[in-house]
Amino acid sequence: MEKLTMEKLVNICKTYGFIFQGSEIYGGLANTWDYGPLGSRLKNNIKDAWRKRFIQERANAYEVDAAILMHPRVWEASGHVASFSDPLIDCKHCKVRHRADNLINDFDDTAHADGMTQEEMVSYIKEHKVPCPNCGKSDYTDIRQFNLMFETHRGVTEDGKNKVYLRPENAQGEYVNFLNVQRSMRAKLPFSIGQVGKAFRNEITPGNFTFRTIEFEQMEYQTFCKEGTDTELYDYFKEYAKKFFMDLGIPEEKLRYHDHEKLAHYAKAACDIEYNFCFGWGEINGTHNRTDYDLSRHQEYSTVSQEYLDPETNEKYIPYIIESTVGCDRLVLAILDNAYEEETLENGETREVMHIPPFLAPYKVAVLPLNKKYHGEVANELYAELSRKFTTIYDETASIGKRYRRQDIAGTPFCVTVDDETLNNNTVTVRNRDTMEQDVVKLDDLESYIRERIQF
RNA sequence: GCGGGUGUAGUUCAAUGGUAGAACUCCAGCCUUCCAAGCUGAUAACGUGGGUCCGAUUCCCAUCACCCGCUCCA
Repeated sequence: MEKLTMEKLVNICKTYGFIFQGSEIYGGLANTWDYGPLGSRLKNNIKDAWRKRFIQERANAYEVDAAILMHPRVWEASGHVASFSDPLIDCKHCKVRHRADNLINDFDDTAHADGMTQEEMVSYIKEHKVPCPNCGKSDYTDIRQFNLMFETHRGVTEDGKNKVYLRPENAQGEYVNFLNVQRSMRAKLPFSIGQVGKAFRNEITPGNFTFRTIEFEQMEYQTFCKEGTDTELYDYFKEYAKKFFMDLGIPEEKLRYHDHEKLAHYAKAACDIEYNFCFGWGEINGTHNRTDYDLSRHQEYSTVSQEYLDPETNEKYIPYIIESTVGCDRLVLAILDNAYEEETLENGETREVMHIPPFLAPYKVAVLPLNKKYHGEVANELYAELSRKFTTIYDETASIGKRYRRQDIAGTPFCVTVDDETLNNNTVTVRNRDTMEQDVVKLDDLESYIRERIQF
């Protein structure tokens, strides 16, 4: 079997309607992608699967859908305003980029670059002829602020006072609603708030198809707990997320844990789950122990108490938070990467097939008249009927074998073929995408036949 | 953002300083009663903007996008 390349996957995604390049007719916009008819259904099915495992099937778990635009102070409290914008400076000689503050601190750790303005840093570097760690010269560009948060303005005037940010992570939407959810749902610790939604980061980085984009969707899950129970929950969610991926058909050998050594400003512990993409290992989930950092900061910045009154002990405390975030677009990519197979058949021919788990498949069933002249009318009626139950597609063009192959690469698990037996005996032939085997099924039993095979 | 490479139908590839040819795909028709059959026909492209030139898809510049490597990545 030929190895899957990213180029090939991009091609398949475009050809069959999974994913298109963003703004393609204008030459594209870097690192944006549009989900097509198949891709958007796949993505929605993945989100639904996540909701089932993380919200529906777990006690004390609630979903929110918070605004993308939040009060600017949220991002000061979260630390993003401070740590998401780096003063960057390029060495003109060797073209290596540095962070200006690090450059100064490494040169003289008593200089306190953190307290300097941009201009002060520039003049300090010039005065002291701070050498480039790479080439030793001291010839730099000006400092450029690189803010990873997208900015926009509310109101009709564009001035600093009206600046708002597109959220760079969803988590703050869960945190600022911690007490709202707790009160309205009468929730007791530990409980969880989940959210599926988009986040935005103004990164210059190119990134392996949809793996790294400037606009991306996250499936976030924050569990609020008492300090002391956090470590156990952290370990629990590492396994829970991995189990989730395996339930989506990803084999265990394609998954691994990757513990973080360099921790984010909020985290006590962090661990990724990585999937072995065709381009290498890449993060699809992150589990973080965020301690009481976020809620403490919000309490400080908003001056609204974020304490929880424990009804069992009458203690008041700010909960710890265990975060388990799944990158939605990355998971879609992993599912596609894992599903693709170029299979060699017994007769020596090859077929391309997407072994997408049936419950995630964009179309559950395709209705195909064996011959459109004789079976087209009945097939159309069956299509209309099945459409009310499942995502269904109809195809009467070209030979039956070709139509099976089309559904193979689209990931449709079941092809229902209307033939003479349908007209005479009310049975259809159901062809299975993965096994290529055929079952003869009574029309009356068709719905339950399909339904029991697409369970999650 | 830096260095290198690449931009021609939906895809994969040709050719050319005088506006482009094919295969596959797709669509229509004929044929065909279960795994990419065949025949006929049709649609469809020089990434964008400048410049040089009588004339640019071809040469030059810029830009945008993609690929590889760096950089970055809470």
